[in-house]
Amino acid sequence: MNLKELSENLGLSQTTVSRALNGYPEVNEETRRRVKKAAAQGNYRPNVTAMSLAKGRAMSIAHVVPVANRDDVFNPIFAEFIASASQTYSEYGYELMLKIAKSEDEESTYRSLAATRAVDGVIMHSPRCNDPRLELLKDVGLPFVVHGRVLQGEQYNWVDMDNQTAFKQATQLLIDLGHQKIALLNGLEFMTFAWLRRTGYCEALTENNIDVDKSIMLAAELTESYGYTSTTELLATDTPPTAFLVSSYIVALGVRRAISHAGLKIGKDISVIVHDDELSYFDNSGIVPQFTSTRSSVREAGYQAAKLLINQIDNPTRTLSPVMMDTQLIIGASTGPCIN
Amino acid sequence: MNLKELSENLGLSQTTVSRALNGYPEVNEETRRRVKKAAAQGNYRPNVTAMSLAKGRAMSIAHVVPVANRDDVFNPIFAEFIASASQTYSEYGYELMLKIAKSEDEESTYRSLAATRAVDGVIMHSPRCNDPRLELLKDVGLPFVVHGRVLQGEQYNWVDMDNQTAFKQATQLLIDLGHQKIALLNGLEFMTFAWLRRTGYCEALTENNIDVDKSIMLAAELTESYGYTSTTELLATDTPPTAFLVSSYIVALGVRRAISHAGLKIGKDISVIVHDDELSYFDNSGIVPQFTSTRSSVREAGYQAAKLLINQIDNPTRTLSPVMMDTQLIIGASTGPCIN
DNA sequence: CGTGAAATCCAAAGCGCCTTGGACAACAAC
DNA sequence: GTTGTTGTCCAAGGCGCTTTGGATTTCACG
Repeated sequence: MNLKELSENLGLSQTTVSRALNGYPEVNEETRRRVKKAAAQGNYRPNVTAMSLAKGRAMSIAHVVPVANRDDVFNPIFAEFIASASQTYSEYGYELMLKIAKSEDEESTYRSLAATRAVDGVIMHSPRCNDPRLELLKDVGLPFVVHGRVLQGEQYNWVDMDNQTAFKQATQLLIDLGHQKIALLNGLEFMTFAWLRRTGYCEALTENNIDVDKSIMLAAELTESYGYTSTTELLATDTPPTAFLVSSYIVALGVRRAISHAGLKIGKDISVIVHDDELSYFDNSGIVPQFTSTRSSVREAGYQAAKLLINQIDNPTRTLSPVMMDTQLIIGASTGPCIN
Repeated sequence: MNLKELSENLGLSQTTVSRALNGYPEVNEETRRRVKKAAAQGNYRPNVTAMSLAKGRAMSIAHVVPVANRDDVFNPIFAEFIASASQTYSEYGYELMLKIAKSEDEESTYRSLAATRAVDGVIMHSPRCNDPRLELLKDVGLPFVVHGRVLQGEQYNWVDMDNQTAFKQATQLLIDLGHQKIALLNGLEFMTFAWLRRTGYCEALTENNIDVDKSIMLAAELTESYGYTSTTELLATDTPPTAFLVSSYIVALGVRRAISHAGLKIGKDISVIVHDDELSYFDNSGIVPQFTSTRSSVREAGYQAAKLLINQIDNPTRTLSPVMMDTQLIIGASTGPCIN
């Protein structure tokens, strides 16, 4: 059932039927009722492709997630962010298109998305400190929002948390508890979030006259075994760290495993602070959460990013309103005074 | 730059330009070269919406993931499955549309997808034992593939692993190790995968004349805290289980935490077997993996499902070729003889 | 009763592509 | 020289919807 058939059945023009269904005023209310009824009965739904073509809007938004290769880690943080964004798009009549692009293909992916008019906007994931994609996206003229930030470059819309302050505060907390040797298990530091976290960590150390010790600052892809392996190694050194600051909950699970393996008690022998994105399947809530954490909801971020992008699309006048998510430092059971 | 402009620039008809670019034979090779060159220089890319409308194909596939409510757990297994499928679609020129639908909205989501011709096919997630969506999907006439299986109903294409055999074997392994009291931490058992796992588990027990004890068979959403809480409770009973069979790696992390908290050693005091989907950020490989596991790659499943669906779309003659993924029982460090 | 405004409705022209049904020229075969 | 055949190309008609620019009727008002 298409518009033509429906209008023929009703003895009306396509114009009138279209207007009736889309709420335009120049149609008699009685007629509108008739049309709506017939549409419902005939199970008529406009063909979205035709609608898109006519309106010049794809009604679709792409999330482009870079990966190193086909079997690369698909960051579960993104999954939750994207799931949340998806639900938001639905509420506003947009669809979410998911593109996983090998880094080498990413430029052509963006260009193609723009040139083929496949989407009305994109969300860029995994921004780097100095990211060429920023320039690229402005170049191709596609509305976009960055999940995170780029350090250099012009103005653009982004949704991010204050990574630097969060990790500075977390480090300060550990220092206040008497810890001097604090390991940092970070993500890859060409990515902005990791770079900023490192910066915050270093700032706190420096302000407290603690030497920055590169041998206990690690950076890698955020996996459980990274947490386990690196913690095990660090704990085996002559003067092991008494505290760990960890960039991801998943990594922290590995840290906890290593601590436990070493026969130590987390929160007692070794303190751990983790960044908690509030992933739905890792519950770190309660009056005394398992982990002391810097906490910021990635679902909320997904929601905010989606809304921001839709706004930008619907209202293309150069409005910049980046969103800084609030982040909390939550005391849990994984930290305690330094016992050395 | 659109087809019209490009053809005007070249002094050719749209027909010829279109044919030249799409590899049709009725165009002079010299002309084709000219056209391709001009297209490349002018950065011409056909508008996908127009193309879809003309060809009657959306070139897009939806993944519909049901959730209970907005903040429901977004199963990370699905994330990896979908990521893998997405890459496969790209290779075949399809796009992936992600739809997260509250259960109550799911029917209308499917109907809408079909009626608006938004996609050429769908992947259905989280099948239940007796699932009305199967009927629905046949009804709306959209090509589809199920990620998992439905127990009742007609023929359809699916990609699944042999949950029943896998869990039967795993249970048998534990029994062979001397365990008699084996707890099952399962997913919600109205879902087929969980039901079949339970069935396999029960089968093994029965065949070995071990009573099925419902007090140690749990079913819930697969979160870390579910693993922790239930294990802690079970271990605190008078005659605690000596082994745990666990439906998800994430739950197993909670189980491990509980065991460790109780001052016990995993693989020594308590045996654990987990189903391992080979999530990219949980490494359970190596000669002696951390966990003994039933292993099956969810990425591979995503790949297979995508290919199967594309085949079905491109070749709509009623071809059924469901895929049973192979599953291995891998011995790791989390199991050992019963010491009671 | 004439007139302008308001209320309703429609024909037709896009949106940008693909595809059908020729047209035309060049060439070979009879 | 006529008739096919082959190679190249084009005009025009969709795909299914939105939107522009009227046309027609109704009605209030002077």
